[in-house]
Amino acid sequence: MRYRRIPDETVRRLPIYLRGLLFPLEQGQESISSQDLADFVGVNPWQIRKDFSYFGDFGTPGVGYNVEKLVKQIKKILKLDVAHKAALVGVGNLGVAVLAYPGFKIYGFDIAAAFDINHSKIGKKIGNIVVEDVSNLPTLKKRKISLAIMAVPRDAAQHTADALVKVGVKGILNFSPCYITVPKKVKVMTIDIAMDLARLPYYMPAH
Amino acid sequence: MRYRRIPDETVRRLPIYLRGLLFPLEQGQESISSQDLADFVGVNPWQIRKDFSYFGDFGTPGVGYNVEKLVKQIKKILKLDVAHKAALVGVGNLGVAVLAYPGFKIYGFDIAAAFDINHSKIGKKIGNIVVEDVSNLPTLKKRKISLAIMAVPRDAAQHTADALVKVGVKGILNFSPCYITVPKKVKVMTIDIAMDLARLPYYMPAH
DNA sequence: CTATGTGAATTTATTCACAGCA
DNA sequence: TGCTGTGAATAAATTCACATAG
Repeated sequence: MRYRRIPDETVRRLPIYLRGLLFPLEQGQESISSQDLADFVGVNPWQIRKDFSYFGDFGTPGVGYNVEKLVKQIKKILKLDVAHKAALVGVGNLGVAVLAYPGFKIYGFDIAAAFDINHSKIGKKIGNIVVEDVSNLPTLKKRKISLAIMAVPRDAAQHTADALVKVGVKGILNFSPCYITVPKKVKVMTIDIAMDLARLPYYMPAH
Repeated sequence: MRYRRIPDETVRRLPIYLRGLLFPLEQGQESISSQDLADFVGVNPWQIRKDFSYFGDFGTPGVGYNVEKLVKQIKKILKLDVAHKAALVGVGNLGVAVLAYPGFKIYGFDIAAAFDINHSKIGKKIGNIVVEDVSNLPTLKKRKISLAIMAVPRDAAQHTADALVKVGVKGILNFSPCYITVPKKVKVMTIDIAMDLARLPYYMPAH
């Protein structure tokens, strides 16, 4: 193996592999071949081998990859080997769904706080989280929360992001359907659930 | 202009442009330059010009692109110039959020039906949609609905997809965090909201 | 004999730089 | 002069093909 920068596209696939490896891991399966993993996650075997080649020799020719080592290494690269606390801003329909979503745990995320501007929601308990007033955002610094999930209306997105940046948040998962501007030191990932739907008709065969 | 296949990456950006153009369109703005659009949507101006060059001459040198024509053309390419009815399967937290989400409309989508397997939900009205039993899925064919949004638990994803394919669905937006197998004639787009969060720590600077 | 790891070849996408039009 | 449109140059990602290790 030789050191190389990990391509962004490989980084994008790493969580897919991680997700796919969890079942074999739980089953106590020791190793998995690129072909078997490929069938499981929907990525070509040679793509998988290339991706893994960027960060180490895990494979045993004739056998496959050690599942446990692989999971550990992928987590390490994605910096998921430590737990992350995240804050949710915006407890509307989507926010509630985010709070209830079980899928964050496997990556080591814990939604530790929720904020809203609406007084009728503040103080309410959802799951085991009490909704706080957005004016409490500055407490995030003390609470060592540097990750935020934004599920606010579009009009509120930019100034909510500004507020988050101000209190030291370094990463934002943005569910608002708009582009937001942040300093370079802050990373934003935007999920616009309608945008992926918007591409479906293009790829659908004529009926 | 010269005909060329539109690259997938360009197709991926088209909904971004569409989203960004809606405001100028509503404002009655006649034209927009690649630079101004760039500032608005977060894509380089030369990337925008290149993207647009794949499907026609809209620009007027010295002025910019005619907003209305551009919107029309992008919609046409994405096959969004006709309205699309979609069915929702799985009315849990995420499903409810999808039903309430206002962002589908701008692309011409209308969620016209909702299904669940849980008897406590069937018959309930959410917004203006009455939740139906999944055993009603076969009615989709008659109702001319060929698009589905799946928000079911992971364990139910594959067989729900199978059922959708069987009743003639041609496109699926899958919110379940897993890979699902469908015939080639069916297009699946998967959104795993946790997966994007999983990449954030990698891109965040060390605190 | 099976499955990895990786250079090389190919394909795809981005960026540049500037000719040419309004 | 301002901004588009696009070939050419560069960069990035995917796919192939096979040497090599267990």
